[in-house]
Amino acid sequence: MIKKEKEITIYDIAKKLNISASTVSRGLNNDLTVKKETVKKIQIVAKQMGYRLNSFASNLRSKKSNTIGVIVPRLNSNFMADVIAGIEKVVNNAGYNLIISQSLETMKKEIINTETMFNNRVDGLLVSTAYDTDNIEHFKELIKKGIPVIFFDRIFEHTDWPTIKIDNFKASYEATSHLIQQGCKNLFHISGYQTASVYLDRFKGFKQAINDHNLIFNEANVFVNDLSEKSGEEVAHYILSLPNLPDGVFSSNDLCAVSCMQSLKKFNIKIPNDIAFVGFNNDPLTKVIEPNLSTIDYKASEMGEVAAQVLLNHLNGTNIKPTHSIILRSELIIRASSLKV
Amino acid sequence: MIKKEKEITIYDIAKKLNISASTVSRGLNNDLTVKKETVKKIQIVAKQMGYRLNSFASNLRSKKSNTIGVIVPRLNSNFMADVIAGIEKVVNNAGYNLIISQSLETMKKEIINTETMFNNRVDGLLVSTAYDTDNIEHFKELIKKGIPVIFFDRIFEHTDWPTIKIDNFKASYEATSHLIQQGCKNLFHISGYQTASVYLDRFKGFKQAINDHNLIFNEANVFVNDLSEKSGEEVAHYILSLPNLPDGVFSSNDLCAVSCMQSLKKFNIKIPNDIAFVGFNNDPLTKVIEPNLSTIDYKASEMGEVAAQVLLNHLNGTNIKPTHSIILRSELIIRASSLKV
DNA sequence: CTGTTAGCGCCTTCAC
DNA sequence: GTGAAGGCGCTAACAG
Repeated sequence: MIKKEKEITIYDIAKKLNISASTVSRGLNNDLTVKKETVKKIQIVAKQMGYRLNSFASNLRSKKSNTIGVIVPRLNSNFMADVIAGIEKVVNNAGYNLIISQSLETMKKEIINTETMFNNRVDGLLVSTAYDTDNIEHFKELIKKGIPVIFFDRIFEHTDWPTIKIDNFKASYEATSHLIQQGCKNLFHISGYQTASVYLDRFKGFKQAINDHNLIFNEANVFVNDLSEKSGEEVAHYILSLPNLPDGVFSSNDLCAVSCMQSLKKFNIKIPNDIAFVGFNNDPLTKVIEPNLSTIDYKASEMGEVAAQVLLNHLNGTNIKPTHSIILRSELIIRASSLKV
Repeated sequence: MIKKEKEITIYDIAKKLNISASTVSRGLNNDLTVKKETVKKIQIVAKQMGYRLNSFASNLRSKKSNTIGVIVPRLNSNFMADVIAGIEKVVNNAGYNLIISQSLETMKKEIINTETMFNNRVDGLLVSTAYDTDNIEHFKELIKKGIPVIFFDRIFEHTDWPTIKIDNFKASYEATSHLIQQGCKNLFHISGYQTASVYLDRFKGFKQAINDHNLIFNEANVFVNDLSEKSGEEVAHYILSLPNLPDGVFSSNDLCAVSCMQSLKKFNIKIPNDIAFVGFNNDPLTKVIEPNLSTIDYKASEMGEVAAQVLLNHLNGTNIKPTHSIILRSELIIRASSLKV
C-alpha cells in the first residue's frame, strides 16, 4: 500500500565522503572532536542527499524518547485547550514532542493511557486527573523508573514530584465572601465531584467563608454534579424546589453556572437581585451571558507553560527537585451577576 | 538525574521459559503459528516480570512508527478541541499514538511542524492549514514517500489524497438566502482571510446568493479579518460607519459574530430587526448571546473521527484511494438573531 | 510449531 | 582527529 523510497543513512553519507560512519554521526551531532571543515562537509552532503535522522535507532541507542506525554480529562474545553496550547509552546521550543490523550473523565481510561505512555517511553508525563481518580497507583511504575509525573490543576498531592495548581480554597473563600458582602445570606454551592481535590478545596473554601461570617451552612445547599451544561439545568430545577430560595450561588465552573442562570431566567428569577452568581474559570461565556458572570480567573495557558517548564527543568537536571507545589495566581473578577443593586 | 532500572527484554523471558526470543516475540504479538499454550505462558511470564515493549526497537525493525501527526492552526478553539477529541478517540482505539502541534496560523510554523513530523516518521498526517498557507510544497516530501497527508476543514485540494470538508459554498448560500427571505436587502459579510478556501467558498456562496436573488453585491459590505473576538468589535465600528446600515450580516464564524453583536447592541442597534445575524460553527456561545445566534452547524467531532478513520483505512490498505473529497453534512440552525419580527 | 541468524540505523567505547 | 567493532531490542526470513 505505502510506497517507500530508500532512506539515506549515515553510511550513505560516509561512503560518499570516504570517511567512516562514526565520523558522520559525530559530525551531525556537532561533536567538537571532529574537524570543523569535516563537520561542514558532512552537513552539506547530508542535506543535499536528503538525509534525516532515524529517531528510532537514535532513541534505541540513547534510551531517550524526546517525547512528553500529556493526559487530561477532556480536550474539548476552553480551559484545557488553552493549557495544551501553553504546553505545546514550551515543549516544542525545547525540541520535544508531545503525545496527547484524554481520559474522558474515567480512571479506567486514564490507566490505559498511562500504560501506553509508559510503553512509548515518554521522558515525562503531565497529568490532570479524571473525576473518579482516587489513587495514583497507575503512575507508580513511572515514578519508580524516575520518570517525572507532574500533575497540574486536577492534582493528586504526592511527595515525588511538584504539582502545579492554584489556591482553590482561597479563591473559593474570596468568591463566597464577596457574595456575602453583597448581602447574600443563604448561599448555594454547585460543586464538581469531590474525589478531585480542586472541587473538594473549593467546597471547603465555600464552607469556611460561611462559617467565618457567622452564617449557617446548609447541606441541602450543595449540589454535586459533573459541571456540564446539562447539569446546570438540573441544578436550576433543584434550586427552584428548595423551601428557601438561595440568594447567592457560587459554582465550581462557569459552564454549569451559565446554563443554570439561563434556566433560572426562564423562570423569571432576576439575576443578581433574586440570586447572585459567581463562577469559576473565566470562560469566554462569562462575558456573553447577561448579566455578565463574575468569576475566578486563572491563566490556563500559563499553567500549561509552567507545568511544561518544570518538567523540562527536571529532564535537563537544571533544577533541584522541589517537594512543594507551585501555586499560580488566581483572581476574582467581579461583574454584574454578583453586584446586588 | 534520572534513575534507571533494568528493563526486561524478550531475551529475559526466553531464558526463563527455555525457548527462543523469536517465539517470545511471536507470542507477545499473538502470532497464530505459536501454540496457544505457549502464548499464554509467555504473556503471563511477561507480565509478571514487568516486561514492556521497546517500541523504538520495534519501530526500527518494522519501519512503522504507529504514530499519527496532527497539525492545526490553533488548539484553543471549541471547534478544534472537538475535532481533536474525535481524532484521538479513533486513533487511540486503533492503537496508534498522536503527536499534535499547532501552526499558530502561520505557514512558517506549519512548515517547521511538518518537518518535525516527518523526522519523527509519522505514519500519516492530518492537517488543517494556517491562514496564510498558499501552497503545500512542504508536504510534498511526505507525499513522495507515500505517507498519507489528509486535510480536513481548512483544506488544500490536491489529487494525492482525499480531503474531509463540508460544502462551504452551499452552507453559506443557504445562510445568505435565509437572511434574504427574512427581508434583508443590504447584506454584509464578515469573512476570514480568503487564502483559506473555506473562507473563500463561504464568500462565494454569499455573493452568489445575492446575485441569484437579484440584489446588489457591494464590495464595501465585505470585511475580511482574522475572525477573532477583537476583530468583531472592529467590524461593528466599520458597520456603523457605513452610509447605509446593512440589515443582515452573515459571519464566517460565531466568535466574531457574537463579539460584533455585543458591540452593536451597545450602540443601541436592535438585533434582529435593525440587523439580522447568522454565524458559522454552532459554537456554545451562540446559545448564550441574546438573541441566540442562528448558525451553521457541523459536527467537529465527527469531522475528526472521519478524517482519522480515512487515514487509518489507508494505512491498513483496506481502502482504495478515493480521489474525491469527503463532504460532511452541515445544517443551518435558525434562532432568534435572524428572525425578523 | 519453533529456533537460528541476521540486521534495522545509530552511537559509544576503544583503539590508533 | 578519525576508524573499527559491537550492541541497543526487536522482528523477518529461512530452516527445520
